[in-house]
Amino acid sequence: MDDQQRLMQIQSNVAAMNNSVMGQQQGYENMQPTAPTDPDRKQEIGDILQQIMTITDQSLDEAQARWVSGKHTLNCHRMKPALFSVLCEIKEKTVLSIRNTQEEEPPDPQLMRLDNMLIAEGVAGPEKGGGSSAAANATAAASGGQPDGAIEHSDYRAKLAQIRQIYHTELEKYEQACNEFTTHVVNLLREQSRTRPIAPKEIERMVGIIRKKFSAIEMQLKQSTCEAVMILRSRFLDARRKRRNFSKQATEVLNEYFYSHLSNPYPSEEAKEELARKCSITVSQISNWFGNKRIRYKKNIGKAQEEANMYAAKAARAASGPPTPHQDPSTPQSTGGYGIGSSQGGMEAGMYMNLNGDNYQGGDNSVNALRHVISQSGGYTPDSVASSAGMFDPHLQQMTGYRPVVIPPPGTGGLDVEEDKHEENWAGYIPQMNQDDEYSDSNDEDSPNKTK
DNA sequence: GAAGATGATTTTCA
DNA sequence: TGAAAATCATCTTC
Repeated sequence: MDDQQRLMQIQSNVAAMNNSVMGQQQGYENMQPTAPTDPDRKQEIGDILQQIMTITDQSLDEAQARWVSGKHTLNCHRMKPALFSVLCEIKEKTVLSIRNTQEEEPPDPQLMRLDNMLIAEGVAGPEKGGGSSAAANATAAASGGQPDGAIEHSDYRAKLAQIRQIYHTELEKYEQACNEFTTHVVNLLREQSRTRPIAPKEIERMVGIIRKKFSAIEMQLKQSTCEAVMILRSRFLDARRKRRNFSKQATEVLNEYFYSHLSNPYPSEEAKEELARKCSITVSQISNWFGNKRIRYKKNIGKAQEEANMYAAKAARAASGPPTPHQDPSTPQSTGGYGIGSSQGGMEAGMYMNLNGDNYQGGDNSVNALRHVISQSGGYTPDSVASSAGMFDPHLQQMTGYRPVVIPPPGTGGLDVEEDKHEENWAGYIPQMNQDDEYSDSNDEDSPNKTK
């Protein structure tokens, strides 16, 4: 469609509109000093339209320049009130559809999720110790409450703080831009309301649209921030998996406890704490270690027996006094450090002392002590874990007065160790001595040392 | 680099 | 909820 045709179409539309305007114009007639005749009016409208067409062909800058200069002329034009009235009428009709679209939308669940996550991670919301509380929580969870892995911790905190800062800077920028743009648009609309009917509701709606657009951008920012936090978190948690073996000393301490409590290797919370303190590891690591140890002990009882012998021998050596030149100086001298003063451990630690003090006179030689323990245990026969630790020798009992842990057959009740819910479960794996055989030799083949 | 050891995590169960 | 069992992932040793 060329300009000429467009012009003709507009003219015919305006002519039709004009007829309706004429009816309303009666009210304005007093404002018009002279009512122009029909041909004159048509000519005038034609001129206006011609001007409009010219404007449409202009660049924005040109149009604006003309607009500024011509605004006053337009406002003072005698046709303005009539045209304004028509526009008001049209507006009235269209505003209905606007109202329909102005329904309040419920908050976006996705946005709520993101907000909640950012608050939980300490990125959004009030600053909780520099956004480090989440980091602290994560670290505490990772380390079982011990402040180990401090490097990772501070790294995590630093990175999280960085994310938080970027997030807030960007958010501030977006909010500022949003406010500036909204103000600009509102001013523009108010300005335009002088030449076309703009209801306050419409301005509100426009503001709403702008805010919605900006909140979509904000959502992207929140999403990116969440992703960054998740990546940081996963890296941090992955690093947690990088384990380190416990120190030799810690392993010694744990093994000593385990084999000296073989009848019930379930340390109480207090004992765990004590062990944790001694080994410089966490309570949960202690729990892990004992869980693994029990399982692996059951699975490989043969090796466990050797280990039990070894620790029994060590205990014997330690109890027999300071190392002689023949003794291995590297061997730790600790025995049942936890037990002394505690119910089970004290008894069993005492047992080692009795074993050496009473039954092994002059036995300050480690090799002899070891031989003695092994001989007491009846060697490394697979069925004699009890003896392997030198713990259940009836002759020893007689001589020392020490009464070893006796696990009665299920149902007979009574244990020397603290009764607990594990005894039945573990009983099948611990060195057992039938009470009828109390004074029989530990390497007696009838000895019902039960292994799985 | 393979194999075994070992600490941590996950799943299952009582 | 804690422990057993299975499994994973890393470390250590050869």
